Amino acid sequence: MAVTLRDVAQRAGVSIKTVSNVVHKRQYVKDSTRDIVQAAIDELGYRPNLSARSLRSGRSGVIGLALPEVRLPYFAELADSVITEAKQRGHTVLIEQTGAEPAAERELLRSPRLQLTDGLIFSPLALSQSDVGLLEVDYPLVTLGERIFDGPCDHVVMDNVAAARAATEHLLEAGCRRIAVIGAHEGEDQGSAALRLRGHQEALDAAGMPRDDRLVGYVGLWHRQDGADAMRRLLASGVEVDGVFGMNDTLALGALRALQDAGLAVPEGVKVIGFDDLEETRYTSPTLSSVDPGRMEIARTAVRVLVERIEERLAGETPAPRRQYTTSYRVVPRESTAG
Amino acid sequence: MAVTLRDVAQRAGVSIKTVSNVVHKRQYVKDSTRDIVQAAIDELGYRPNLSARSLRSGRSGVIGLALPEVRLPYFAELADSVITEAKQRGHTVLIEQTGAEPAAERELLRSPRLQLTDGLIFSPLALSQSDVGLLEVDYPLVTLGERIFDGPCDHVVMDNVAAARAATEHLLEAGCRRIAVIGAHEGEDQGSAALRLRGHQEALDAAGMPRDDRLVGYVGLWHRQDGADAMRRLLASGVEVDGVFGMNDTLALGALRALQDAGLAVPEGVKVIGFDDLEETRYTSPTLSSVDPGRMEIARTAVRVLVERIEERLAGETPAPRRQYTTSYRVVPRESTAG
DNA sequence: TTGAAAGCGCTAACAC
DNA sequence: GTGTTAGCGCTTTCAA
Repeated sequence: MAVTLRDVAQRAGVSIKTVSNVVHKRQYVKDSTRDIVQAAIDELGYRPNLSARSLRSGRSGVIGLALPEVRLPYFAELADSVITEAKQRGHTVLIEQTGAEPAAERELLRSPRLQLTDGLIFSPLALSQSDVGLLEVDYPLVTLGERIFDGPCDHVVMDNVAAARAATEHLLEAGCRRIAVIGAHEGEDQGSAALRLRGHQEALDAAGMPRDDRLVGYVGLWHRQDGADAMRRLLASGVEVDGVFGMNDTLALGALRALQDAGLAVPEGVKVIGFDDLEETRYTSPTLSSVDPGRMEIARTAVRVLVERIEERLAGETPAPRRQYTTSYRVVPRESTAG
Repeated sequence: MAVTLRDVAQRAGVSIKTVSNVVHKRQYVKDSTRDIVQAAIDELGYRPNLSARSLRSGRSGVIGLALPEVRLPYFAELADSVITEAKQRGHTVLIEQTGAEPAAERELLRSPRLQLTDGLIFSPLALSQSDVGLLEVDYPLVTLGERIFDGPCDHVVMDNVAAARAATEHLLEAGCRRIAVIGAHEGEDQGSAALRLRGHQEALDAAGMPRDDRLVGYVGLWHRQDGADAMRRLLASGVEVDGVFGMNDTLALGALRALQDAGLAVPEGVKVIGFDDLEETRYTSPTLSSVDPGRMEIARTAVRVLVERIEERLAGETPAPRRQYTTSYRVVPRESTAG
């Protein structure tokens, strides 16, 4: 049924090797031979069997991308960037969702499902520093984010502390004095939540402002609902608020909604800034100030580094030392912190 | 380097076949043998080579999902549902982005990149009925959406005309008399835009309301910016509007923003309804009424049908006739059409 | 410049 | 219950 190299060779009256040479556009094929073979390929509609090629050559042209959930806008935009960048480099992307489940994240790394993948870009959300040993795998791996540092693999990360600090500084400059922060994780001292909280507090400290635990909104996840709920609890507690730093845009948008429901005007009464610079922040009402985490740069770096590792491995070279790549960020002021 | 069945067999002192039987949890293996083999598997850290399995068995356990862009919220949510459903059935998902480019969509179907995929779920946005011949492929294929009907493959679709009609009826019931529709494609008589426009017009006709072309907002794409731009043009033209049907939620949210910028109150002055029931419609201000297109049902049906086709094919059965599956929709009233 | 042939790791007849 | 073995389609030495 499927057309194989052999069929093409037979049709063209040449050997398998010659057909293979033509398919791979290698030199050392006489033009006349190439034409004949190409004609046979077209007539028969030959398409290479990638499983066979992959078995033989040890590379499939597929890279894995493991993330919590694609429907979360940040990860959707990240996945888009990774897919686009991978395509650029001749790779396709297979997506694994972990649902931010610790067990799923741990199993993922040993999953046979990744076996036809040349390498993995992994954005953990539940693993912690103590799981660093799990990252010791026998395939190229690039991790993203703030869960694990100094692992045995390349790592692409942004400076969360500095970026969060910049967000809170932006609110301070806009005149806020009672700044709530939404998205903290109770009792956690690592991961994005802890780092962004630290940046927030550094900004307060530097400005000589008191830290007030009543202004810290703790949440379980970073979805819209969590942001709205945390904001409502804060408002219900009666604490005074004139600025809100949402640790990501969905939290900030949930909080924004809760503020408006409570009859508070944004930005007149309360100013709000988020984090991620999602496309939708440009269209909400008011538009949402945010921190652009350099998503494109993260995706581009991760894919580039992974592909380099894949090629290094295939060439049998001694692996270069693992590196950490820090990408840049940028505060994007919009209406929600204006005036 | 990589541990193979042979290595495990050697270590356990049995044959390759027995190891294979254990791996596949087949019967006819003595418990004691199974234990020895399992121990060898664990010790050596054996993981099956999926390329080899795939080459041999003709199935990779991977299904392709081709869509315009995952960063568009509707497709992000669809991808999430497809991945979740596929995982349920033991498959992983490889994503191809077409960018809604006609050339990319056409090439995709013949792309060798799909070769290590067992089948494809394809959501075209640029193909049209005249491309129906391209859908004649030699692998299992399920198409989604409104671009092509009566193709040579299974097709999952919702009743766009009825759903759009329901949306406009909802506005009429809320008292709207001058209803704009945002998202039409100039000169197109097929695809979602044309079908939803027809549903909208049917609702007007049934209510004895005039069709007014000045109330039709034409756009290029269905992004937020397009919705905002179209709404601004409509308002600038001076035409009176008291209701807006956005052909999808992002268009509607863009339009919402433009209305608010123009000082019009929603829902008091103008009521707005979208289409897709994105998660974010529950958190915007005001929350956005929408039409739930049964995304989960679409994903579930598409994956189920595709997997059935894959198995049918593997079993060498005569293919059952191709079918069209129509999923259900539901109007979801929220604040933007209240009152 | 082209051909012959080995073998990547696995599955599934078919033997025993 | 378990072992032997022939390929799946391809890449790649090695020879010619």
